[in-house]
Amino acid sequence: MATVVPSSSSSKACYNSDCKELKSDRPKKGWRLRTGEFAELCDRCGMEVGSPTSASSFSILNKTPKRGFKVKNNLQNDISIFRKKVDNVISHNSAFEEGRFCEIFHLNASGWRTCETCGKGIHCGCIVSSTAFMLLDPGGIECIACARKNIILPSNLPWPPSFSIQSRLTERLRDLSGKNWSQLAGSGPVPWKQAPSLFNTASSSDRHSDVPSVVEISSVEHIYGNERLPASSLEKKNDDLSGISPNWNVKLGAREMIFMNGMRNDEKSSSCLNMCQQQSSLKEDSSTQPFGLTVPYASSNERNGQIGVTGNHPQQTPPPPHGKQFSGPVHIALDSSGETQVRNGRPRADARGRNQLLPRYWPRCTDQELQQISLDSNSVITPLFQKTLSASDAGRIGRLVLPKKCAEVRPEAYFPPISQPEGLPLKILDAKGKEWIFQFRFWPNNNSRMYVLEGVTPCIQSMQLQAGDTVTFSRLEPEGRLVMGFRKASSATPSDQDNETNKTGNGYSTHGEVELADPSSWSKVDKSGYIAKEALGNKSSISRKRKSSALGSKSKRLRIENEDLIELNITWEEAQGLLRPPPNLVPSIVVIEGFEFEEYEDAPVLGKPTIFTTDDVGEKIQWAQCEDCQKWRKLPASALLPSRWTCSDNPWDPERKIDQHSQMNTNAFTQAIHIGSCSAAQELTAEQLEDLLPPCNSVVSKKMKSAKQDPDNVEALEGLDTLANLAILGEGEALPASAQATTKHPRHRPGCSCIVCIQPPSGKGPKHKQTCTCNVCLTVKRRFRTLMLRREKKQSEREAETTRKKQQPQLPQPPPPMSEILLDDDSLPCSNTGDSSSPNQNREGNEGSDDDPNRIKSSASPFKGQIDLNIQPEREEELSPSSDSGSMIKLLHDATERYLRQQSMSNSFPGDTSGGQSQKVGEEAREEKLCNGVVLGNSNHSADKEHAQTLSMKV
DNA sequence: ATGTCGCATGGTA
DNA sequence: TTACCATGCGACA
Repeated sequence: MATVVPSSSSSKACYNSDCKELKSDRPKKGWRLRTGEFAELCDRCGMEVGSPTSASSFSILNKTPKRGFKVKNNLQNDISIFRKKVDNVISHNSAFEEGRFCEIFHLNASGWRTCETCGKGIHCGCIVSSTAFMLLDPGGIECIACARKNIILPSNLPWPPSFSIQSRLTERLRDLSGKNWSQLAGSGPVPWKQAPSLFNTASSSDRHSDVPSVVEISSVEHIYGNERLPASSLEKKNDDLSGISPNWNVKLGAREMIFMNGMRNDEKSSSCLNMCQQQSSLKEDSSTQPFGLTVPYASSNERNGQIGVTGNHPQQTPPPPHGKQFSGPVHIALDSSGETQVRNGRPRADARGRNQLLPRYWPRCTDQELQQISLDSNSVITPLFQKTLSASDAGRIGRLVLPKKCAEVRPEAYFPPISQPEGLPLKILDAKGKEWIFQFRFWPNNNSRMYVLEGVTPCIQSMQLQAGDTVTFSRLEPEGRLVMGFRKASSATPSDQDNETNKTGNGYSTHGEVELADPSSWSKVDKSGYIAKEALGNKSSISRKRKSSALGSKSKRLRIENEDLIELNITWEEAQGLLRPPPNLVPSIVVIEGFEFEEYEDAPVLGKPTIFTTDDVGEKIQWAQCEDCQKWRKLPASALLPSRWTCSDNPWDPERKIDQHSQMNTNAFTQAIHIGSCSAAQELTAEQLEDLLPPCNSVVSKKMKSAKQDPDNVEALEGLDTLANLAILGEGEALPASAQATTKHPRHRPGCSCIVCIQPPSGKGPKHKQTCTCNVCLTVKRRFRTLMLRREKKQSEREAETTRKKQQPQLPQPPPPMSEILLDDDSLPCSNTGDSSSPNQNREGNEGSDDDPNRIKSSASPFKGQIDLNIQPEREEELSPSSDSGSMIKLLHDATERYLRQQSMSNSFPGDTSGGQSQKVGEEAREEKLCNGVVLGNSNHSADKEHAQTLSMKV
C-alpha cells in the first residue's frame, strides 16, 4: 500500500495502489499530489481524511513531496504480508490517517520490511521512516514501538534520522522519554565488532544481507521517471519545512555536491517524509531521535555510477549491487532546476548533545573529491569525517589529532576501539591508492582521551598539505577500507564556507534558513557554491563580524595564520611597543629564568606605540604621533592611547583645544573635554624626534649625526640601547634586521636597553672579542665581575652559616629569603631591602653555589677569543676557577676599569636614591644605569622611573 | 642540538 | 562548568 502510483485523478481506483478498492463517487482526499491536487482514496483508505481538520493535521505530510529513495540492497519486502496487516488496521482507521502511507511515490515500493517483533510493516526506504525502526543485530528490523520495549538493545542504526519531522509522527513518538532516547542514542553506533569490514576482517558477505543498509538519494527523475517535481511542489515542500531544514536545500552544482547524510534535528532538515506504519511516537525534540536509516549521501552520478556514496555504517554495507534497483550510482536528488542537491555532510550521529559530532567534522566532500577517492573501483564511499589541519596536525610532530567522537567507539566509531595508549596501526589509503599506515592511539587527557594518528607527516607532505587544509576520512565499501582525501584550504568547498564562516551560534548556516524559506533562491544557492568560493577570497568580512563562529580555536588560529598573517607581520619589538599595562594597575614582578617580568592581573592593552621619555622637569611623558597630521604630541606617561589616535583625541592639550575643522575623528567623549587640534604646532623638532625614535625607527646614521649635533642627546642615547645597537653595528657592516633582533623581555619598551634587550637572541649577532669594550660587552663584563664579587661574599656568608649550623645543628634552617635567592648580581652592592629586582635578575644566589658541583661547567667556550653576548652571567659565574676564565676575569676587570674611567665624568643621576650605600656601590649602581638604562636591583617602580630619567633629555 | 614521546595546560565552544 | 583539543613543554634518546 505504500507504493503509491500516481494516477490520474479520473481513475476510478483508489489512489492507494495497494488497496485495490475502487474509490467511491465521493473519494476521500489523501495526500497532495505533485499536480497540487489530492490523492483520491477510497472510503476506507481515506476515511476521516477528507475533513479540513484532518487534512490540516497532515499538512506537512500532504504538502511535502518527498525526494525519492532507493534501497540499495535487494531486500524484498513482504509487501503482501504488510498489506494484510495494513488492511487489518485499515478496518479500524484510515490508513492515511494512521500515517502508514509513505509520502514518496515509490514506484517500486522497495524497502518495505516487517518488524521482527510485531510483524508490522515498515517502509525503510526513506528518511522519515528511518525514525520508525531500528536495525537488529541479527538482521531485520524492529519497529520503534518494539524497540522501546527493548530499549537497551543497541541500535543498529548508526545514522540518525537525517531530517527531523515536525509532524504527527513526531507527536506520536513524543511519549518516549528523553532518557530512553538517550539510551537509545547511546547505543546508536554499531559496536566496532559489528563493523569489521573496515579493516578487512570480514567480507561483505558476512553482513546481514537482509538489512536495508544503504539508502540512497535517488534522483527525482529516477523516482518519477522523467517527471520532475513542479516548482510549486518544491515550494510547498519548503514552505512546509521552513524552519525545519535550514540547510538541506543548500545546493550546488553537481561537481560541488556535498555529501550530507544527516542533519541534526535543530537543523530540521527533511527531504523525505515517509509516514509509514508509525505506531510509535517520536520525541518532540527531534534532536533526540536516535534512529535513522542511513541518510543517503549525495553521490556522484558521474562515472556511470561507479561512485556510490552512502552514509551507512559498515554493517549496513549493501551487498554487491544487483538488479536494476540496486545497481548503479547513488543519484543525488535534483531540484527543479536539475541541479544537484548539495548538503553538508553530517556523518551519522545520534544528535544528542555531547555525543554529537561537531559540525566542523562533518564530511563535506565534493563528488569530485569522492571521485578522486573512489579510485577505480566500484566502491561506495562513505564519508566519515573531516578534519581541518591545525598547525600541530600539519607540523613536524606528525600527529594528527582526531576528534574524540570519531575515534572512540561510541558513538562515532570510525576507528577500531583501542584500550591501550599504544593503539593500533591503521592502514589508510590516499586518493591515489597509496596505502599509509598510521598509528591510531591515544593518551590520557583530563580524565579523557586524546586520540591521534601518528606518523602522518609523510602523508601530509605527500599531499602537500598544510595547516588549514582539510583531510577527509571516508570508508570505502564494501572493502571497508579507510580512505583519506584532502582538500586544500584554497579550494575549500562552499559548504566549508557555509559551515565555517557563515555559521551562526548554533552552527547552522543562516544561508540555509533563508534559502529554505525561499526556494527560488535555490538557484542562487547553487551558484553560491561558487560565489562562496569567491567570498572566501574576501576573507569573509562576515566571519569577522560573526561573534560566534563555528570555527573552533583551531580554526581561529588557522584564520590568523591564513588571513591575518599580514596584519600580524610586526616584530616582537613592535608588539612590545604596542603593549601597555592596564591603567591604574601596579604590576607584580615575576622573575623567570633570571629575568624580571612585570606581571599584570589584567592582560596588557594594545595601545598606540608611543615614545616614553621625561620632560625637562623630570616628569614622565610620552610622545604620540597623530594619525591625521602625523605630528607628535606630548602626553602624560599614564595616557593610554587607542591604536588610532589623533590630535582630536588629545584631551591633555588645553592649549590646543577644539579646532572645529579637525574633528573628523573625535568621538563624543573627547569632544566633551579638551580636545587637541591638528592645526597646533608640533612641540618637537625633527631632530629631537630623531633622537626620540627608537633605533628601529631611526636611521642609525641620522642618529649619529644627531648625536654629534647634540652632545646632550648623545649622552642619553649612548647609555641606552642605541649605543648597544650601534656597538653591535660598529663591529662591522650593518646587520640585517633579523640579526639585530634581541631577546627583549616582555615589557620591553623603546628605549629599554637592559642587558636582556640589548643582547641578540641566542645564536644571533656577532661574536665580540675579549677586548671589545662595547656597551654590551662592558655590561656583561661588569655583571660578571659583580657576580664574582657577590659569589665571594656569598661563599663567605655560607661558610659563616655553616659554622653557625655546626654550632646549632638541631635547629631547622629557614629558607633563605627571596631577596637573597633572587638577588641580582648588581643588587648586592645595593641595599637588600627586599625590593630588589631587575630585568637582569639572575639566580646565581642558588645556581652559583659551590656546593653544587653539577653546575660547575667547563669554560671551554666554542668562541675562544670572542665574547658570546648570549652568554648568561650566571653561567659565567659557574666557570671553573681552574679554567682559562682567569684571563677572562682579568680582561673583564681591565675593561671594567677602563669603562669606569670613561664614565667617571658622568654625574650622578638626579633620581639616584641609592644613598646610604658605599661609594663603590653607588658607582656601580650608577654604572648600571648608564649602561643599561635600567637600574638593576631596584624595584620596578623606581626602575621604570629611572629608566625614564635615563631617557631624560631636553626636548 | 635535535627529535620524539608523553603528558599538561589553557583556550574555546 | 565541562569537555574537547591545539599546543606547549619536560624528559629522554
